Amino acid sequence: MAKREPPRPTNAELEILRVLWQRGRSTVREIHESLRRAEPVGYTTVLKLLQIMTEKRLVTRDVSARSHVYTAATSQATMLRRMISDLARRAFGGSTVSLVLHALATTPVTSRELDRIRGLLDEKKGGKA
Amino acid sequence: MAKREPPRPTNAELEILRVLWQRGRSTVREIHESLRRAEPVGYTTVLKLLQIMTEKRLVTRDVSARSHVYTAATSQATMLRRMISDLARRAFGGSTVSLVLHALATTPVTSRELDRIRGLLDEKKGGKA
DNA sequence: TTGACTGTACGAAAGCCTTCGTATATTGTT
DNA sequence: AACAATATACGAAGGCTTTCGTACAGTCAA
Repeated sequence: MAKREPPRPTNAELEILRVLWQRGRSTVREIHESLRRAEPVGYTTVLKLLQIMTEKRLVTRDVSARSHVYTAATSQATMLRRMISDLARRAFGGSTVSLVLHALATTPVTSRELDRIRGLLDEKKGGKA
Repeated sequence: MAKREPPRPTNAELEILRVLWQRGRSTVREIHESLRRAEPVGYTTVLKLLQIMTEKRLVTRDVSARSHVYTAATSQATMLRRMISDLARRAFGGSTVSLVLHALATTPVTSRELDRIRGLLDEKKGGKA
């Protein structure tokens, strides 16, 4: 019934997803040109990755034109949530909230950032279940 | 001069690190027995991983006894901080704080957890630079 | 001393990730 | 029509991760 959710993206896949999240629907050529990496990567490498990502359902592909058009199958927010929860589980068997606490506890945070976080917390309190 | 910091641990390595963080100094046998995985893993697999992790400087090894004794080279808190910052950079080129905001924004959080986070923020405000 | 037990070392297989080269088809220009 | 440019498909190499089998050394009890 329910569609299987796609696997966590690998590093190279993540770089492509970032381009798609930023640009929206893109062709291989557009993605290839947007990818400015320390180590440049060949056109067919990007193509191959996109073919694999299509199989894994990380992206969807519109084949109606000669140049296929790719779209990220999962929104950036959803994928981030998934990856964070994945990290929390793998790294210490904990919840996302625990991970947030760990991260905050040992990271320098400016007052401005503190305020932003507080603001977010207040919103959540308002809308909580 | 400065020691190179060890690389991010792979999945199997992370499972071993979690045992070491929990138990402290341990022999291969102790680690092997503590690792209760869905798929059980052989003794020599754990041994081999620890040898590799020693090379990578993820663990240190005390060879003075016949059964070598291993210790995590990096504290859990430090490693978590590293992995979180790594994820933030890889997944959206952002800071740890941005990642925290993303995570909080889309994750259900209980009132009790909200209070814990607020408490932590207050402490940070007190001790901030 | 001999044999069972427990330990480390290490080679190698299997699988995945990433990369690219090459084959082939389509489009557009002269 | 012929050629250059541009597209997809795909095989395969090289590297890393994970797994285990096997070899070999030290320990201990009978």
